Amino acid sequence: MPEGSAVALTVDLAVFTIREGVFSVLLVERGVEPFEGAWALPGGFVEPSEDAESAAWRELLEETGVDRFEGHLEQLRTYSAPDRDPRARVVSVAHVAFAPDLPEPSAGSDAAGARWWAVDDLLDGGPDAPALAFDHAQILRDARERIRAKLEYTTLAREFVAEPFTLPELRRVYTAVWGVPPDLGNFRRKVLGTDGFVVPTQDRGAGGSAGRPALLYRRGTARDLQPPMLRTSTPREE
Amino acid sequence: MPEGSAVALTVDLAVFTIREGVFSVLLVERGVEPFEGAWALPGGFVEPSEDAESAAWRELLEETGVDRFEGHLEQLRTYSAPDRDPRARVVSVAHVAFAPDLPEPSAGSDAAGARWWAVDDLLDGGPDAPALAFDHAQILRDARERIRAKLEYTTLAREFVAEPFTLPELRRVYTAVWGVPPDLGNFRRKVLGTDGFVVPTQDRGAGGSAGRPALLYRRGTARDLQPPMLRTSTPREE
DNA sequence: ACTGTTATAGTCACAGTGACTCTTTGACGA
DNA sequence: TCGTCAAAGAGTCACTGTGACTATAACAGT
Repeated sequence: MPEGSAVALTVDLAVFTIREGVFSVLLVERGVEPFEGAWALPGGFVEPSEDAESAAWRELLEETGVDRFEGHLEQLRTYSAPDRDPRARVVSVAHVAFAPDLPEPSAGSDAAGARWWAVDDLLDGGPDAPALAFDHAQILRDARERIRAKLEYTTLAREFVAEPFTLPELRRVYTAVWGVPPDLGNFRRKVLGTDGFVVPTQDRGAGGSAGRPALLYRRGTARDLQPPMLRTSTPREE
Repeated sequence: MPEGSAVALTVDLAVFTIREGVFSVLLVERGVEPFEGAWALPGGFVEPSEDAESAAWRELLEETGVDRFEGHLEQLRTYSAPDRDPRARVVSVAHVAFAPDLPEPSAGSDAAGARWWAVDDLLDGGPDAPALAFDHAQILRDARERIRAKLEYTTLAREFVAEPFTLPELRRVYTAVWGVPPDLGNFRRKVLGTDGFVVPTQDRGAGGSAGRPALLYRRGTARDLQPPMLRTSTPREE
């Protein structure tokens, strides 16, 4: 095997959740060089005995306490620019993960801190948005685009809400990720009209907030939305 | 950097073209262990100075003579199972490439031979279909699925035909990849009705075959097909 | 009981498709 | 030179699903 092709292999994770209606991503504050003190996506080295996906699940567990049976994780793409890490040749297999109700994170071993950030603030230059370490801004951008697109043609939005959930809760996922709310009536028609998107339960949600309590649903088994649910061009006021 | 995370990094390519109406992929016959004598996707090690995509372009050039300004190449996904290579830890960033009219290949340095294979025969168990080395059957399956899907919602089919081309030629791309021809009239309506899919020229094709010569077109700039062009459920006889 | 708020139901015009049929145009052979 | 064949190209029609709405029902709090 040629020496020249030896690289260090890492995984990076863009872990998303929706916190109080805001599409959020988990970042850690780096406690070691390079980029010490900068914010970055969580990640780590792939061990000899595991593949990239296993490593991603392990890191996810370590960083957030999410075990592998909740939420969703998939490979995004691999970033391999020779100079993406100033120390050495490090190739990273980026993953996208998300789950409902992720807890407030605690800093891991190499991290000085960890917290949730509003994705759109980070990427579109919000007031306190820090620059991200390495090529993580690009990874995060790609990850957001992947999720936005997948909401359109899959039932992935379900993975952002805890069971049982109401349709308004599910709708808030689209609102948070897209930045615009889908039309209320059309959204209901689409979700309820797609076999296997959601499964109704007998119960209604507790009336914590004002107004009529919504029915509760569980996740169905359908994975594709055909035809897709598109972002409305002219959103109704929310 | 932990020693345990050092891996050898390769790229593998699923290079597609359409030869005489058949959706085809390039395989090489391995001339070295492991899997000596078996057929495999072309690929090779990523050099220290290049990223995975550059390595893929380089391999593509070496294997097929296609230079980087023709055709299309994109990353598929990364395969990293610890035991995917019996010798050592080898992680492969798989790519999908395709171009019109690729030449008959010649065997590279590590290959005993190289030739085009009908993709569907290979994957769906055609009579002379060999088993593929490593996890290349899985990679090829994923690559075919990626292309089939992308034909539906992008204008990627254009990259399979040389300019200038006729609409029937373009339609044959869909026929070859999907295995079923899209309806002739609806296909024309969709392609011509999508701004920037194709650009008409003044010429008509030479009437080599019987029938009315078709108009010639060039590629437009549109990249997405919205709504997508779906595979017809009940195909008309060809 | 009233009022505000939110869920749920229904309506209607329209775009785009799927499955067709019909017409045109050129090549080739008699 | 004139038919005939084959394939390109044009047009049709019913139907599905959407986008943008309006109207009604159900609960919470005062």
